[in-house]
Amino acid sequence: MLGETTSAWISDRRASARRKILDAAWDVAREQGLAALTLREVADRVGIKAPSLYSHFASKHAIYDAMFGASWTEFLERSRTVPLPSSPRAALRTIARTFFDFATEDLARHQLMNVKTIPNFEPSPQAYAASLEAYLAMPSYLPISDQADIDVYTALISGLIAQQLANDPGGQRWRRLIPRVMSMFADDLGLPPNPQSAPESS
Amino acid sequence: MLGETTSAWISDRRASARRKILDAAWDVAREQGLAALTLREVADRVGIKAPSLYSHFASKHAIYDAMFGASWTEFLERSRTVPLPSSPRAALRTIARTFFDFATEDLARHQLMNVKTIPNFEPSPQAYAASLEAYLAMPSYLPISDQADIDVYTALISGLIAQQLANDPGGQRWRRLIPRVMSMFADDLGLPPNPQSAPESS
DNA sequence: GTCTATAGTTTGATAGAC
DNA sequence: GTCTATCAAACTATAGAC
Repeated sequence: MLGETTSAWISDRRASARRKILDAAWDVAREQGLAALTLREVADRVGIKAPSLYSHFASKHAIYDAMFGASWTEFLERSRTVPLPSSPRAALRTIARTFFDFATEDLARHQLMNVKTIPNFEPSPQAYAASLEAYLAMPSYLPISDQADIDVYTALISGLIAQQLANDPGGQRWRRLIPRVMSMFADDLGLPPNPQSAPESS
Repeated sequence: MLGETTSAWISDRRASARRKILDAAWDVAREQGLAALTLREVADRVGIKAPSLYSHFASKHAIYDAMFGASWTEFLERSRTVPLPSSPRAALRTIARTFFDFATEDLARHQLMNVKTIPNFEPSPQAYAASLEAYLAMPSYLPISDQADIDVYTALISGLIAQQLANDPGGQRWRRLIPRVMSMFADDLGLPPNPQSAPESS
């Protein structure tokens, strides 16, 4: 029994050390760009020397991999947290905003999750599984099920995100277009119009 | 007179050498990723030694800069070349396909043009001017002029592009959705429906 | 304009003491 | 698990001969 408790402590300490390293890595990636991340810089921020990182991660790519997996897991958690409006049209809007806000919050994370920025980086099967799970869970939130409809929906959202990040980072120029674009899409789907068209907040 | 001819020759040779270097740089960027480009690799492919590149470009960033400018210039040229259908709905589709095909043709080029992938790379004023010119020229092709309408349009297209590149590179899955998405947008704009709804080719 | 030689960094990663 | 020491390699860029 004592043994189990001790090893639980050890696991906690290890997990906590890993978390500190990953937090530092995120800071560097956000400040200097995802591709500019170096082990020395990360180690400096944690307060250890670069070689000590290898007690926690097998390689630099393993750090990227953990960041990739954590991003998708966090995204999945947030998706589950958001309360879904019962109106289909409102649901489209709410989910779109959830995606949008998550992506535009953090450019470095977005690049790691979605764009092939790092040469030779491929997520491990486990990390990739997290991204797949998030993708497969999506239809269950949506008032649509056709693959083509889903493809249109994801394209609409990722387009708003891409333009916001590229041309008005930190602003609201494309975020404000979400209701219009979603209403356009709802019309295309043939969803019934809203009983009362009072614009909602956020 | 002879002098002028000679200097014209020299300019030609210089321009041709620059072009060879840039072609090699594109090859490397496409094969190994934009961020993986190195001067040695470029020089090897041109058949010269790395330091000789400095006779043609002041730095590695100057090569990126020339690539950036050339991409936008090429894009602008192609935009001008495309014959515009007189029907507004067809024009929306045609221009969307032009953007889409240009972007999905070449991931490395797309990353350089649109996403901040290279740490510390900022285009020079001249190179940036080319991108600005392309952006400002766009509305003149379109049957729309409101800024919000243009923002929606660019978001629709860049979303289709982003999804195609990320989830079906080399495929047609999102390209096939262009007519549907553009029709959706045309309805939203209140454009008159097509007299005959025969689907067009390409 | 191209070369050789090399400076001057920076990088990811390993070995081995403690 | 962290350290020091160091490797081996890669990189951009410069100097100077030809």
